Amino acid sequence: MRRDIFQAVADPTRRAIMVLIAFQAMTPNAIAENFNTTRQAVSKHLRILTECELVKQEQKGREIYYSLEVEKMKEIDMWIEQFRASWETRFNQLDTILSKIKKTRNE
Amino acid sequence: MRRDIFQAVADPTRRAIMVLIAFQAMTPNAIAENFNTTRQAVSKHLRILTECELVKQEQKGREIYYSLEVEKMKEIDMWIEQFRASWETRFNQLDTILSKIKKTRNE
DNA sequence: TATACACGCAACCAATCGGTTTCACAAATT
DNA sequence: AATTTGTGAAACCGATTGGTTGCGTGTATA
Repeated sequence: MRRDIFQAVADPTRRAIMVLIAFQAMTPNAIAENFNTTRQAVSKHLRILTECELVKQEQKGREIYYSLEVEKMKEIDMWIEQFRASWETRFNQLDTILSKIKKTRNE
Repeated sequence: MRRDIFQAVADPTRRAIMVLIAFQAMTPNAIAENFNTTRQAVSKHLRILTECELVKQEQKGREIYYSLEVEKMKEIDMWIEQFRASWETRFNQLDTILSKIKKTRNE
């Protein structure tokens, strides 16, 4: 029972669900209509997403509305953050190299 | 044989390897010394990372140096990007609510 | 009250995963 | 030339995964 955000996001169906409920809460049945799987399969995905707090539930009568907990996504963003500086630096280095080449050509 | 960036990043050992070789290229043996697994296990992780182009190899004699392909990380960043606007908006909404509460208290 | 609906949960299943062990091969060292 | 070293690849194994089917429960509707 691994409840890790990265593991949760690894599945393409779960990513699609996340996008789907990002801007409007939806019931499991409504979500399932968008995929070629059963409601139970979607329900399982929702359970995983709920357990790692990427999704929140809201009961309304006999229906349960699921919506994305966008804040939680920051945790992924934070992990990538440590590399962002690196790839921006690389760009700068490339710029430096390119301008040096240009300079050499013009000499 | 699923070669998906998100699936590659899902494994904690692979994430650790990525951090390890982000700033300096390393051989499989050297990488393996940092974990409680065999070189072969690390080698398997490196294969997966290589296949989805998160890592590049450089042969030097009988040694192979692996290093992170930081540029590829942007693909994950791009997926998160679609939610970033949303969570920033939420913050703004929260700010608005908080300042309203503050205002009410002061009245 | 009986029926239909929305849902979660448990049992089961084939496929995949992360790991180990064993092997083969090429490059360095003796 | 023989040995050691660094490596990838294949065979195998138990655990996990994503999926299905069948069930029980609570809420709406007839």
